[in-house]
Amino acid sequence: MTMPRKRGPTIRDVAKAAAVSTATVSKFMSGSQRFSAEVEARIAAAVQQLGWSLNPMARSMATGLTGNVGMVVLDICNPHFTSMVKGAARAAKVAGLNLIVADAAETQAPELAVLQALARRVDGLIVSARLPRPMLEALFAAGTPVVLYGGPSPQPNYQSVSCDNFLAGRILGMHLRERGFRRISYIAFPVAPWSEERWRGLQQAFDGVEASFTVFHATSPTTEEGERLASQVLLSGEMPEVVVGFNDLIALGLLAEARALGVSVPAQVAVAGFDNTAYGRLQSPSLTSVDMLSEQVGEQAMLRLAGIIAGTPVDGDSVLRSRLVVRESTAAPQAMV
Amino acid sequence: MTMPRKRGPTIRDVAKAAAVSTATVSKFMSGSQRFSAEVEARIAAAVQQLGWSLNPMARSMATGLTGNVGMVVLDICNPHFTSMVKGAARAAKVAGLNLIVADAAETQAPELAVLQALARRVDGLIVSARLPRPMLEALFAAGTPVVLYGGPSPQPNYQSVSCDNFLAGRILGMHLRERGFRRISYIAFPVAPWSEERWRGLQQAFDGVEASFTVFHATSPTTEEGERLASQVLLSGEMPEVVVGFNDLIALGLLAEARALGVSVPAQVAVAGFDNTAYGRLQSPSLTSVDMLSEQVGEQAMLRLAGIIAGTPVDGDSVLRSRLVVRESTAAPQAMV
DNA sequence: TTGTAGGCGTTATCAA
DNA sequence: TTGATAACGCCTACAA
Repeated sequence: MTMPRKRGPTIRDVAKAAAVSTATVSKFMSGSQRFSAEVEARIAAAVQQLGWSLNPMARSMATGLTGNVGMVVLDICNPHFTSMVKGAARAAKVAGLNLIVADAAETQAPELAVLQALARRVDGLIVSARLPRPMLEALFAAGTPVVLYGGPSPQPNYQSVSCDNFLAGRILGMHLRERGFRRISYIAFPVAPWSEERWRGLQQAFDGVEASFTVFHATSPTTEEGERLASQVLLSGEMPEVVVGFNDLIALGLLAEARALGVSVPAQVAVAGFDNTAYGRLQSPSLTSVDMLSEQVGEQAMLRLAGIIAGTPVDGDSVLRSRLVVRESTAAPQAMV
Repeated sequence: MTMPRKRGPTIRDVAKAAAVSTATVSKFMSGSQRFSAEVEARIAAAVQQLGWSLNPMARSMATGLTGNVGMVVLDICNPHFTSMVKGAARAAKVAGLNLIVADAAETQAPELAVLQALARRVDGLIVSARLPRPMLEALFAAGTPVVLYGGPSPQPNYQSVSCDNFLAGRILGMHLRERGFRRISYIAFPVAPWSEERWRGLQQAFDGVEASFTVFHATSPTTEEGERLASQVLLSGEMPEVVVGFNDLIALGLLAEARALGVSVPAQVAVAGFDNTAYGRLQSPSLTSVDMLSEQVGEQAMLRLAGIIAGTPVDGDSVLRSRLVVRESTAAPQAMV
């Protein structure tokens, strides 16, 4: 039933109308060669009159280049990813590349076929390091330039850009330690390796002092999940002095539900997260968070990708240094005040 | 300097390896025809061995169909748009279409050329009704199937999906009127026609009662702008009884800055917004908002687009009915309590 | 059941 | 300064 699109005028139509060859039109359009004023005028007129514009797909077929780069995000509703996209978009623009975004959320277990199809429509791809191994390998086999985000490359084939997760956990841990917190709960995201990294860093910060840790497991990186876990985290057993969510969304959900449960933050329990999303700052209490430099990660990734595409790759992985943003949600615990 | 991508094996290589013709391979791959078991096995083996996969661009050139649809959003960091994308992605998947998202934010004044290039890489487009007129016309001239979101089509050419903005303003207005608010300030977004619609609806709800209105103008639809305007809105002249932001981001910024200014919400001033974004619910006080059904708008738009592409268009515009979500930020004003 | 050959709209090479 | 023409990789009548 699907009707093919109406096909517009082609370069041949323009050439005929301007009484020149297609080669001339092509060269004129790309600016790669100048012609006599008269010829140029004729071409311009023909283009104008026919309302012709270059077919980028045909062009890509001939040149092997598309001018597009793709970025596949795990969930477009997560501010962390939209910030990354923002950074990547800026860098893409500078590089004269066109960014197209694909959301992998709806297409659970992003099918290999979809990814491959995307891969062949772009000059390069920015994808999560968390992507299933076989997919990364398929991309590599196809020769697609790829830059990974969110963690080191599981294989040495690819470049990656990420924000130091261990360090992030550690600086948050140091802050909490200084403030006198000793009974810590962490909400982890088992499917993401970086969650574990953050957790390790967090614990390491308490080396040498007596501290107790409890871990809870989230099934999705959303505010809803934070809300869902809140009662379990706050009310089962002894209340922790501080709860750290593996990201801000979890922490925001926790904050809201704590309020609903009548648990006061930070008076009774402190809360912190990662990503430093815009909404954490606006909360009351405002949310302490480790800035994972989402936007810069996106920007760096695109920079590297553009480098690969241009044949001037920068090598080695780049690991950004996260930055702690202390706000109200981690004021010193009651006992210390 | 830019190196063309390494070119992989082609259908001809596969045909040769399997000792069949390219036509046979093509038909086998598309499943449009069956062959003898032996031939099929040979093809499958060849495909496997060469690691060949169809080149979607070449296929598109031949068929005139891409299987992709594009959606251009005004700012990917705005939850309203990400929700729309989510809805659209779901519908696209059902329709067997592939959604690619383009962010128009970085590319200020989305250049015509960029849009045209995108248009020719997809089977259809979902774009904002706020897009400059010449662009819409260019798309129309090119015969691109298009569905508009966010408002009625400025010309009768296109279908559109939106959420009734006048109604949205009105139901919020009715709510505020019932609660006894009479001194209303509205933060408008002059560049968007729907902001004006909401404002008209809001005012109309107060027909017949004495009420005073003040309008402020925002330059961007962000929380930062809400924060920036807060002191002006709250502290210049007599404080309004309620401030309505043209969207939730503005309202969230306002909420945060009111707190910073020591203005208590809703005790001293009520606040409301539009879009019912996820973060409004989590605030304290939680934000009253009109749900503009972002996700459904995206879904409907995609449904319609898929219809057009499939040659079974649904006609007429679709206008969804917004829904009021009353929360803490619009508790009755002091005077009434 | 399988193959041949022309076309999709450009670019690029080589001649003129 | 300009033009013919062969790719680019696939699809699809039409033939065999």
